[in-house]
Amino acid sequence: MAKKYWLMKTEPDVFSIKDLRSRPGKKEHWDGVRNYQARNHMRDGMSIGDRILFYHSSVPPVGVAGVAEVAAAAYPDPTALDPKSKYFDPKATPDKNPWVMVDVRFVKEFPRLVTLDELKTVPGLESMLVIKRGMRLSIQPVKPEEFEIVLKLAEA
DNA sequence: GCCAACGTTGGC
DNA sequence: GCCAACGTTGGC
Repeated sequence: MAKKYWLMKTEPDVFSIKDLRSRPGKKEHWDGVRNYQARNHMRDGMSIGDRILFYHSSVPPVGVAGVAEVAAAAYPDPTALDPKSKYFDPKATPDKNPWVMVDVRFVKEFPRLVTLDELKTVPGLESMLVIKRGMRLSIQPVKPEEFEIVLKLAEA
Protein backbone atom coordinates (compact mmCIF):
# COMPACT_ATOMS: atom_id res chain seq x y z
CA MET A 1 0.00 0.00 0.00
CA ALA A 2 1.23 3.46 -0.84
CA LYS A 3 2.49 5.53 2.03
CA LYS A 4 -0.03 8.03 3.29
CA TYR A 5 0.34 11.32 5.14
CA TRP A 6 -1.39 12.70 8.19
CA LEU A 7 -1.41 15.56 10.64
CA MET A 8 -1.85 14.83 14.34
CA LYS A 9 -2.51 17.54 16.90
CA THR A 10 -1.18 17.54 20.42
CA GLU A 11 -0.83 20.15 23.11
CA PRO A 12 2.91 20.43 23.69
CA ASP A 13 2.54 21.08 27.42
CA VAL A 14 0.87 17.67 27.59
CA PHE A 15 2.84 15.76 24.96
CA SER A 16 5.39 17.42 22.67
CA ILE A 17 7.73 16.28 19.90
CA LYS A 18 10.54 16.34 22.49
CA ASP A 19 8.50 14.06 24.72
CA LEU A 20 8.10 11.63 21.84
CA ARG A 21 11.84 11.67 21.13
CA SER A 22 12.65 10.93 24.77
CA ARG A 23 10.32 7.91 25.03
CA PRO A 24 11.84 4.42 25.04
CA GLY A 25 12.26 3.43 21.41
CA LYS A 26 11.13 6.98 20.58
CA LYS A 27 7.62 5.53 20.44
CA GLU A 28 4.34 6.25 22.16
CA HIS A 29 0.72 5.10 22.08
CA TRP A 30 -1.61 7.72 20.63
CA ASP A 31 -4.42 7.03 23.10
CA GLY A 32 -7.40 9.11 24.14
CA VAL A 33 -8.90 9.90 20.73
CA ARG A 34 -12.64 10.16 21.35
CA ASN A 35 -13.90 11.55 18.09
CA TYR A 36 -15.32 9.18 15.48
CA GLN A 37 -13.89 10.92 12.45
CA ALA A 38 -10.41 10.98 13.94
CA ARG A 39 -10.80 7.35 15.02
CA ASN A 40 -11.83 6.36 11.51
CA HIS A 41 -8.68 7.91 10.09
CA MET A 42 -6.60 5.80 12.47
CA ARG A 43 -8.64 2.62 12.10
CA ASP A 44 -9.31 2.69 8.37
CA GLY A 45 -6.54 4.83 6.98
CA MET A 46 -3.29 4.42 8.84
CA SER A 47 -0.66 1.81 8.02
CA ILE A 48 2.81 1.20 9.40
CA GLY A 49 5.25 3.63 7.84
CA ASP A 50 2.75 6.39 7.10
CA ARG A 51 4.22 9.83 7.81
CA ILE A 52 2.78 12.27 10.29
CA LEU A 53 3.10 16.02 10.63
CA PHE A 54 3.42 16.47 14.39
CA TYR A 55 1.37 19.56 15.19
CA HIS A 56 1.60 21.56 18.40
CA SER A 57 -1.77 23.14 19.19
CA SER A 58 -3.09 25.57 21.80
CA VAL A 59 0.23 26.88 23.09
CA PRO A 60 1.46 29.79 20.96
CA PRO A 61 3.03 29.79 18.53
CA VAL A 62 1.05 26.86 17.15
CA GLY A 63 2.36 24.91 14.18
CA VAL A 64 4.13 21.84 12.86
CA ALA A 65 7.03 20.86 15.11
CA GLY A 66 8.36 17.80 13.32
CA VAL A 67 7.69 14.45 11.72
CA ALA A 68 6.64 11.10 13.14
CA GLU A 69 5.63 7.82 11.55
CA VAL A 70 3.06 5.15 12.26
CA ALA A 71 4.81 2.36 14.18
CA ALA A 72 1.76 0.15 14.79
CA ALA A 73 -1.62 0.09 13.05
CA ALA A 74 -4.82 0.65 15.01
CA TYR A 75 -5.65 -1.60 17.95
CA PRO A 76 -8.04 -1.21 20.90
CA ASP A 77 -7.38 1.71 23.24
CA PRO A 78 -7.39 0.29 26.78
CA THR A 79 -7.85 3.69 28.41
CA ALA A 80 -11.52 3.56 27.29
CA LEU A 81 -12.03 0.60 29.68
CA ASP A 82 -10.16 2.08 32.65
CA PRO A 83 -12.45 3.92 35.10
CA LYS A 84 -9.44 5.76 36.47
CA SER A 85 -8.48 7.14 33.07
CA LYS A 86 -9.69 10.55 31.99
CA TYR A 87 -10.42 8.89 28.65
CA PHE A 88 -12.75 6.33 30.25
CA ASP A 89 -15.87 5.62 28.19
CA PRO A 90 -18.64 4.01 30.30
CA LYS A 91 -20.22 2.61 27.14
CA ALA A 92 -17.08 0.71 26.10
CA THR A 93 -16.66 -2.97 27.00
CA PRO A 94 -13.77 -5.36 26.24
CA ASP A 95 -15.98 -6.97 23.57
CA LYS A 96 -17.26 -3.71 22.19
CA ASN A 97 -14.62 -1.06 22.58
CA PRO A 98 -15.19 1.48 19.82
CA TRP A 99 -11.92 3.31 20.45
CA VAL A 100 -8.56 2.55 18.93
CA MET A 101 -5.07 3.94 19.08
CA VAL A 102 -1.96 3.69 16.93
CA ASP A 103 1.69 3.78 17.94
CA VAL A 104 3.78 6.63 16.59
CA ARG A 105 7.56 6.86 16.37
CA PHE A 106 9.72 9.97 16.33
CA VAL A 107 11.32 10.75 12.97
CA LYS A 108 12.63 14.29 13.30
CA GLU A 109 12.15 17.58 15.04
CA PHE A 110 12.21 20.52 12.64
CA PRO A 111 15.02 23.06 13.12
CA ARG A 112 12.21 25.59 13.51
CA LEU A 113 8.47 25.49 14.08
CA VAL A 114 6.45 25.93 10.89
CA THR A 115 3.70 28.11 12.26
CA LEU A 116 0.02 28.03 11.41
CA ASP A 117 0.32 31.66 10.31
CA GLU A 118 2.96 30.64 7.81
CA LEU A 119 0.98 27.66 6.51
CA LYS A 120 -1.86 30.03 5.72
CA THR A 121 0.33 32.09 3.38
CA VAL A 122 2.14 29.39 1.42
CA PRO A 123 1.08 28.57 -2.15
CA GLY A 124 0.01 24.96 -2.47
CA LEU A 125 -1.35 24.63 1.05
CA GLU A 126 -4.65 26.43 0.47
CA SER A 127 -6.68 23.25 0.89
CA MET A 128 -4.94 21.96 4.01
CA LEU A 129 -7.59 21.22 6.61
CA VAL A 130 -5.59 22.59 9.52
CA ILE A 131 -5.68 26.16 8.20
CA LYS A 132 -9.46 26.18 7.98
CA ARG A 133 -11.27 28.21 10.58
CA GLY A 134 -13.04 26.10 13.15
CA MET A 135 -11.27 22.90 12.09
CA ARG A 136 -11.01 20.92 15.32
CA LEU A 137 -10.35 17.47 13.93
CA SER A 138 -7.29 16.18 15.75
CA ILE A 139 -6.22 13.69 13.09
CA GLN A 140 -6.33 14.89 9.50
CA PRO A 141 -5.28 13.46 6.14
CA VAL A 142 -2.55 15.42 4.33
CA LYS A 143 -1.77 15.28 0.62
CA PRO A 144 1.73 14.04 -0.32
CA GLU A 145 2.53 17.33 -2.04
CA GLU A 146 1.41 19.29 1.03
CA PHE A 147 3.65 17.15 3.21
CA GLU A 148 6.62 17.87 0.93
CA ILE A 149 5.95 21.61 0.96
CA VAL A 150 5.90 21.67 4.78
CA LEU A 151 9.17 19.69 4.92
CA LYS A 152 10.84 22.17 2.57
CA LEU A 153 9.54 25.11 4.61
CA ALA A 154 10.97 23.61 7.77
CA GLU A 155 14.43 23.26 6.26
CA ALA A 156 14.40 26.64 4.52
C1' DG B 1 -35.51 12.01 13.54
C1' DC B 2 -35.37 16.92 14.74
C1' DC B 3 -33.07 20.39 16.97
C1' DA B 4 -32.01 23.26 21.18
C1' DA B 5 -28.92 23.08 24.82
C1' DC B 6 -24.68 22.02 26.26
C1' DG B 7 -19.71 20.87 26.25
C1' DT B 8 -15.26 20.94 24.04
C1' DT B 9 -11.66 22.50 21.00
C1' DG B 10 -8.41 25.59 19.92
C1' DG B 11 -7.09 30.09 17.75
C1' DC B 12 -6.65 34.54 19.22
C1' DG C 1 -10.10 34.51 29.15
C1' DC C 2 -13.07 34.98 25.17
C1' DC C 3 -15.79 32.98 21.95
C1' DA C 4 -16.67 30.79 17.19
C1' DA C 5 -17.24 26.46 15.47
C1' DC C 6 -18.92 22.24 15.77
C1' DG C 7 -19.78 17.51 17.94
C1' DT C 8 -22.81 15.27 21.25
C1' DT C 9 -26.78 14.66 24.12
C1' DG C 10 -31.41 14.29 25.29
C1' DG C 11 -36.32 15.84 25.24
C1' DC C 12 -39.99 15.51 22.39
